[in-house]
Amino acid sequence: MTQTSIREVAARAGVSVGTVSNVLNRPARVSAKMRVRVQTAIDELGFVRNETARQLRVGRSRTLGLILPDTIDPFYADVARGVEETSAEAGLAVIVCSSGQAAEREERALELLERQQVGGLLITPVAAGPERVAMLRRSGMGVVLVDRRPRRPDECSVRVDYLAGGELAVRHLLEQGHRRIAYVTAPLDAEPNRDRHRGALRALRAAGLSEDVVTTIVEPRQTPSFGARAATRLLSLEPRPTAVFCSSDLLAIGLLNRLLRSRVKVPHDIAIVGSDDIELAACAALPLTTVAQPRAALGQAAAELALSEADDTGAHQHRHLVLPPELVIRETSEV
Amino acid sequence: MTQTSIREVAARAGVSVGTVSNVLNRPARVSAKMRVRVQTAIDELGFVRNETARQLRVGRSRTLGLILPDTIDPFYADVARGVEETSAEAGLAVIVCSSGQAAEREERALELLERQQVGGLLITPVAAGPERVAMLRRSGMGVVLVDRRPRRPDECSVRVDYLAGGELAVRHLLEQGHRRIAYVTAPLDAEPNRDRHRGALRALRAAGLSEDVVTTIVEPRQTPSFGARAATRLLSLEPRPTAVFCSSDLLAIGLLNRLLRSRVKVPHDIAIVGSDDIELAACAALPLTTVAQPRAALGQAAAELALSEADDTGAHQHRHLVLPPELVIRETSEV
DNA sequence: ACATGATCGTGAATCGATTCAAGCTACGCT
DNA sequence: AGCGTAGCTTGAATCGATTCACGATCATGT
Repeated sequence: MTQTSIREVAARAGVSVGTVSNVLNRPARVSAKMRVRVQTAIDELGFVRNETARQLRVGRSRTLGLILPDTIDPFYADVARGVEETSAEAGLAVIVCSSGQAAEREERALELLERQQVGGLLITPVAAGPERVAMLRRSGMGVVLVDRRPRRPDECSVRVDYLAGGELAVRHLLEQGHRRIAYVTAPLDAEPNRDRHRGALRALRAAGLSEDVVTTIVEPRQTPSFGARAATRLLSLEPRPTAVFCSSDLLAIGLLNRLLRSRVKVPHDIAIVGSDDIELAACAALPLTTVAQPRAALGQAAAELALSEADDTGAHQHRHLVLPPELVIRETSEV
Repeated sequence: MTQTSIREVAARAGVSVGTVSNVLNRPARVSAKMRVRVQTAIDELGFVRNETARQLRVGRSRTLGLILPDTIDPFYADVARGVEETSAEAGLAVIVCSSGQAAEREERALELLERQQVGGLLITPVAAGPERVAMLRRSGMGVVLVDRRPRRPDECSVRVDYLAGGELAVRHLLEQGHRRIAYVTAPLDAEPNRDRHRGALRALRAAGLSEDVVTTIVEPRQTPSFGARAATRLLSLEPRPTAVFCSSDLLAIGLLNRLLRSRVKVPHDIAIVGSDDIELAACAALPLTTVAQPRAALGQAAAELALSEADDTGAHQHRHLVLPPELVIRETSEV
């Protein structure tokens, strides 16, 4: 209720409000004497700057909006953590929203963030088209696409080279001699899953093999339960694949556990490669071979881009970052 | 840049700004004719209310602050999701901060939220004492302790009855005939871990057994890797326990996997009970018996309490919610 | 026809920080 | 001493929505 204002600080220090504001925002403009006098008053009163008023005046808020499909998936949780930590260091607040893959929830989140006048928006869009995003940018916020490729040259973006990821995984399996490979994935309308598939095909081409080598099994979501379901579907395939590449570690772990329970020998009967390298991968029932994604770096880079786009007084060059994945070979893929 | 303001809407509709504001906030106060006229103008201009200005005027923001120790742990991720979904329905923004168990980061987050003038604060405190919290409340924000018991009667709180949880788990193990039980936990300075321990002892007393039955193994954090480490410590114990109760499923799963790799028969040689019932528990290498926590409900209830505390114009009665856990018996505990 | 209310709409004041043109000092130089 | 200037400080205007005392309008009853 009783928020001490800059005015009270000014009174206490015997200076004008303008000077207090200068101490806060451009200390160089103020003489050393004033600076300590004001600082003392601030400390004595326990003054905390009202960010709301500042935002109203400068028209842009020291806040980032983050819209992710899902915050339970450890992949996105890590991205969020990267964003949050980078922002916290810069003293920025992060408003986190999850769209749950639903267009309507996504739109609601966008409106919320628009009302809140966030300075930057980090989004993994599910339905929001480039026009919608451009609208937001026009209203003053920097926009960065996260984990999706840009749809227009003026959209900033940070993503992982999933194409390379898919290629890495499948090449590795081919090198182990596998010639019947299943690709277990969440729906292919999500770009990363499509890219991994294309990467897989590229690996086949490079090896001079037919596309038939890879069979795609689509599950609705990337959870261990659906991984388990994929395992039973896999086992009913004729002829049965000898290797599986999963679009997420959570899928891979669910699948691995179900296979083990069905007395399938991993990796002897069926080899597995996951994606993401979540912490659990290393200490799964069998340490999981996986394509590591630099996901904290993804969040961090996204936050930095948004910050630069917001800070810049005009001349901001849009950038597209593509981070490389890395194959981590453990025990589910090498006999 | 070009934010349409209420003033432009007023001009377009040929009414005063006061009327537009009334349409937005107390439609009942305005005649039907005005209401549609204003609404039309709003739609035509694509007006989005500037929440910042509103906040400045009313002194309280339509925003909740959430400070959790960690957003990677699926337990807290689910709590956060509960908070976020409940808030989104009410049109509130949620600023998420993680303290990473560090006093300094927690304090930084508190100051951030104070500057942002959030209307409510949901916090699982690591170092912030009741006085600090009372300070914040005095400055106008509703405060709800999450997953911690209140330290003063005027703090709202929502938590799980971990005492009952510990008791449930250990009673179950005792009923299975176990007489040497290990409690694998993150440090006991976290209240839930201490409570589970006390619950375990209560189960022993109820069965007329000595406290020696339970040996406590403390690991620094609740991750599968530390679960694996706990497994090796467990195996070196003499005499070796025949059952383990873990303070988190992540610990339990790491432990389970390591035991299986060491050719220990679970549950025959060692039984395991986890805590939380994360999704992975059901499809672990062996479906995990665990004490389910109503964690989304926790987040939901916390958000609702904070909302009510913020909404209320004075008369708000502080409430303490205690949610019951539930034992989910799967395959790691029954032969 | 007039008084009495009730119902609506108006617009100026307000929230707190920022900004910038203008004013003030003090110092150096001639 | 006089003048110019660099360096500080000041305070009023401003951002956009809300609020509330006041004024306008209209219906009803006598």
